[in-house]
Amino acid sequence: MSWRKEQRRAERGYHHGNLKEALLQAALGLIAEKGAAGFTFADAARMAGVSPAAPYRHFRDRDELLSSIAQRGFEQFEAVLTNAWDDGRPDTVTAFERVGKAYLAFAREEPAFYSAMFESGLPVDVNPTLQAASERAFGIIRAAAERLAALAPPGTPRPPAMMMALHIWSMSHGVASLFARGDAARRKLPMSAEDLLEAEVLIYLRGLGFRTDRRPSGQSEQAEQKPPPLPSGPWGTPK
Amino acid sequence: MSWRKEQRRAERGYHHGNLKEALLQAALGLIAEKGAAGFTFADAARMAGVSPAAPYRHFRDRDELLSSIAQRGFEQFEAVLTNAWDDGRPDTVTAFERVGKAYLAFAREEPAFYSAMFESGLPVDVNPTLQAASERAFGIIRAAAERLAALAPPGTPRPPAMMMALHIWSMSHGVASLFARGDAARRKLPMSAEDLLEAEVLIYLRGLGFRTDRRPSGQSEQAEQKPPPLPSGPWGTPK
DNA sequence: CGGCTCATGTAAAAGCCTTTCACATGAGCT
DNA sequence: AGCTCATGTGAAAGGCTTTTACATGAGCCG
Repeated sequence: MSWRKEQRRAERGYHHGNLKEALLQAALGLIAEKGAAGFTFADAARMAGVSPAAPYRHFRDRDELLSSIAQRGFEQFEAVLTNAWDDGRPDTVTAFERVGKAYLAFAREEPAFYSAMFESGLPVDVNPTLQAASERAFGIIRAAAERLAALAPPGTPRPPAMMMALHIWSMSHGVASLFARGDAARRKLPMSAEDLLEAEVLIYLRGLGFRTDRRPSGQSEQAEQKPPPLPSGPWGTPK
Repeated sequence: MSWRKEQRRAERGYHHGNLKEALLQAALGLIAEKGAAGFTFADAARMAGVSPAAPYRHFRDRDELLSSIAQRGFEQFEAVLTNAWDDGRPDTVTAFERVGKAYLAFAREEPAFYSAMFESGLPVDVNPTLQAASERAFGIIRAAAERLAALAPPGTPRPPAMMMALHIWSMSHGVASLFARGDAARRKLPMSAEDLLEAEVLIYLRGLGFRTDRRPSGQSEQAEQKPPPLPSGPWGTPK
């Protein structure tokens, strides 16, 4: 039925048919492979089977393509974090942990997006659309922190949610940058980046007075508000 | 006396006299200004007043120059951290905090070095010299963590020093990358990157059972081992 | 001093990239 | 069928990187 049409597209007449998308995909592959710095406009064009000038019909310049990718990246990132947060189910702390893991997973599984978003040196603050997308993604972390802050143990000063969010963000970002990307991932560690981050967040939450041992499902969220637990490590028992 | 000689150098005979150093300095300036990605071998040569081919007498290629800068950067970084740590004086927690601050200060005050070290995408693990320098710098954090771990409150499982070091590193790096560099620094925050990191580390240490209020000088280090304090925030009193 | 030699520069050229501009094509609409 | 405009092409200008053959002169030696 339509294979005819698709076929013609594939055999590329004078017009490509879907060059913009093809360029984005090509760029994603190239960035994943050679990093945001190594990626080349001309390479993407070649990969899409068009002349080096063709991409300029769809992107003002190389940076705009990069921005488009970062944009999509932030959108996917937001989606991934939203999923991981799952509105705080089954319990706030568990969901919070899952968000941290999702951060790492994204860095690992979408190196091209991650690169464009955080390692390409694009001035995010200069592009309002991009900045908005970035802020929406951070918004998930912030919302999660908000919920967590609301559960702060009674009798203790309530930690500012914004601060918690920034702390969690910096931990996740730090671990991702240092231990889950590029050659840094090859650094030999005593534990996986995931476990490292999990322990870090748990210790941090304990520092805020949260009890961080998971409560059996079915128990009420109130149970999370009991007084701080006896100190016992989230890093397993020392040998 | 010697201005004559210097003058001759400046007036550039056929030979530059100190091109290698001049190139490193030029590169440092360029990287600080335009980022590691924007820096150009040719630009550095121009700035030093030599032909574009001259730098190849001193560096195999652009990457080797970048590596040299990263190398120096790690060395300075190590020195800065060593100073900040000051062998744990006047007390371990205070000194520990100072190391975190030094991390941020370095990111801010030496953007070119920081860029070359962490944002240039150089494969650190491929250059043994560079890797060694990087590990020496991290060694300072690790040594500090070691000392801190040894002071862990009795009765609690002792946290692995290596893990603590990695945690502190990731926090510092995360805050530095997100909030103390480039346009990220322009993000409007409820507090300075320094305060953010300080609070983060203090909460973390409290999560490990440390009492994090500073003890008056003169008191013995043993005092740090008292049972965990009543929860009271390192972020000031909520309004 | 006269000459040698080698490190250090230069010029030129090849190859690649970016970006622009005039021109070609053909998809979709009338 | 004919028009028109979005989308591609080719060619060219201007940079950067890296290599190669050649030039210079600083330091050393007799």
